[in-house]
Amino acid sequence: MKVTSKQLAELCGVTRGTVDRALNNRPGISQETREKILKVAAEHGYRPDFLAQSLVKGHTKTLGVVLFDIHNRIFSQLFISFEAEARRQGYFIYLVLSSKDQELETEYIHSLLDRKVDGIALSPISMGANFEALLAKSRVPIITFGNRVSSKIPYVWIDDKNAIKDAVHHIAGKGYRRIIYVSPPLRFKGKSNIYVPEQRYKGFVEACSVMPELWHTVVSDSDYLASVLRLVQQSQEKLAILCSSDIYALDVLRYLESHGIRVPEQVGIMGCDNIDILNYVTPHLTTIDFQVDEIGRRSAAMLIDRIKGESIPSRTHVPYSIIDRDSL
Amino acid sequence: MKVTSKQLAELCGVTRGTVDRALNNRPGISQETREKILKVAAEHGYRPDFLAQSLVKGHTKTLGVVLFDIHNRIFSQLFISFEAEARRQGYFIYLVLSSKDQELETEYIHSLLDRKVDGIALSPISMGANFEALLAKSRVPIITFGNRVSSKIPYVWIDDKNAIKDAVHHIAGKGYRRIIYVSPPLRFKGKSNIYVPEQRYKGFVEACSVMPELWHTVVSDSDYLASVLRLVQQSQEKLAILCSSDIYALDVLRYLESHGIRVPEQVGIMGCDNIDILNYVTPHLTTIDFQVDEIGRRSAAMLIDRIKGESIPSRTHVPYSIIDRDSL
DNA sequence: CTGTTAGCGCTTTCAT
DNA sequence: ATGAAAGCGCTAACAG
Repeated sequence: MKVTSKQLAELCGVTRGTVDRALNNRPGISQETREKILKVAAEHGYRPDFLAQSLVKGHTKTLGVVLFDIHNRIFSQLFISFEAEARRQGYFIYLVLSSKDQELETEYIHSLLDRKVDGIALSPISMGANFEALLAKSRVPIITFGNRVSSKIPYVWIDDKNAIKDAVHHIAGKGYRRIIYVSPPLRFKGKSNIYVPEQRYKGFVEACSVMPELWHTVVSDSDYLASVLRLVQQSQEKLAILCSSDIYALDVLRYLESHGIRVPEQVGIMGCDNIDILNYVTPHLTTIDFQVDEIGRRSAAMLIDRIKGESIPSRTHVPYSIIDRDSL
Repeated sequence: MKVTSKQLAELCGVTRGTVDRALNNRPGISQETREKILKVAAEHGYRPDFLAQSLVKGHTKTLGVVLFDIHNRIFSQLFISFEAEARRQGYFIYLVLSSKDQELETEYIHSLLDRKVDGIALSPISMGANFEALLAKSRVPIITFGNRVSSKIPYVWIDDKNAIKDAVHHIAGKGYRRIIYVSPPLRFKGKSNIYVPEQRYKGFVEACSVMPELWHTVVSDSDYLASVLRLVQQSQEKLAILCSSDIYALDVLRYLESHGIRVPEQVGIMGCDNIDILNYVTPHLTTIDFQVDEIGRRSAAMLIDRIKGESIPSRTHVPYSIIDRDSL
């Protein structure tokens, strides 16, 4: 079945150059021979060899996507819209999962480069000078989301700091005067890329700093569930618990409820991300929604624009909004 | 930075053949020249061009994965283990999403073939003679999961029919004498590939056929929530609702509860798939768990075995088990 | 041991 | 309008 352009040439009694002109309808060929070649090609189900084409053309119409986490629904949702946009523009995607392993991430990036991808979209777990150097010398356009690397590498996400700030104000606006912020450990700072959790943390701290009447504390140890419970039990006044992500919020929610504490009657909880499983959880969690589809679509579109030689902004913020539901 | 083997040859004053021998440490070269070439290669950060290699070797170390649905957690979980196994064996993956669009599915398969993937793993939404012919003439190994195409195409999944049979017996064993089965519409039979829902449905029917004392009915209309509610309200006796998937079960659960019906006090619900979000839902849903990681891992492993020329079974069933929790 | 040659399948420039 | 030839970067068969 598989027939090459060379064979087509023989079949038609012409040369491969002519076949090429017909196939990619380029000038310099008579209507007659063109039609004949096209006909023979169709009869034999000719399909060009993509590898050979790529080798000579110097591009592969392929994007590499490196994700550190796909268990997190955010990233699978993001991938769906990314893939759709890429396909619309004729690109295929190598999807690789770094699983938060920095060595693996680096290895994957090298392999993608070996495979001559036209661009890379990346939720990085690495950071620092070495990593930046690796990306810089890669010579292909790169875009990031879910963690920022540096101002040199375009980044598409939400404004996490302001989102959390808004959340704090939202909570204060509800009358709460005591607030706990639950965050992943930040001690990996400098070792691993934790840009997003850091920004969110900063947002919390900054918001609180302008509201001295608001008592606040941060929980980020590995045994955070027990810590939160203790704080809740010891508090004289009703607490609000703001979590840096819905996953944390859900875990806290479950844990507190299993210890007989009712939400939102005895304590308020708020998450961030608006992951789709919230629909199935009661009480409905108050959270921050951001258009993750939009992040996927735009990062694909911008990466491709960059590949085409256009320049793209170093930072793109997608809108977010607070979804006020029943847990606060 | 990018240096080719030809350039290395010049730099070392040898020919590309020799460079090749050094790089792929093959016999027929002196230790001395080998070391020299390797050293120069390292200094210049030489990396072989994967496209060129693929073109000449005739394989790409790439697998195509076609998924019709990645919103369903099952498939993202499956992908994670598939990708891990593939990577372990040096394969990269093109991930494409058909979104249950048959034309798109076909187009994607063609493109993957053009790109010379070594094998394809597929959760098919198409079926029938034309589709089988397409797969047959593709000339690359194919494996399926999440819907079966035919006995010619290896299939890795659970034994859905027996799983649902077991579920029915489990429910009967709990003392229920009335049971509703909630299924997606089966009217697309013949048009679209609905192998799995069909098998599950058959399992339900077969199980009930040997238990005449068990009153049963099937709900599969588009307004199934209202239908289920009506049945529940009209029933004199406590009903069990068996759903063909956890997603349905969750929707039914929410809907009934929003209409003041308590689970499991007034009605029992059971799902299937054990998707990970069940951890966050109360009451804890009784369901059927199957090792989806194992499906991912084994389908990758088997596909690669097949690529290597080994023969693989036409059907592989992965274990399942009933998870008895609080909703029944 | 090393060099030479041919070729994977396609595109592209330069003649004719 | 068509043919001839070179080349993308690598591998492989055959000489020497």
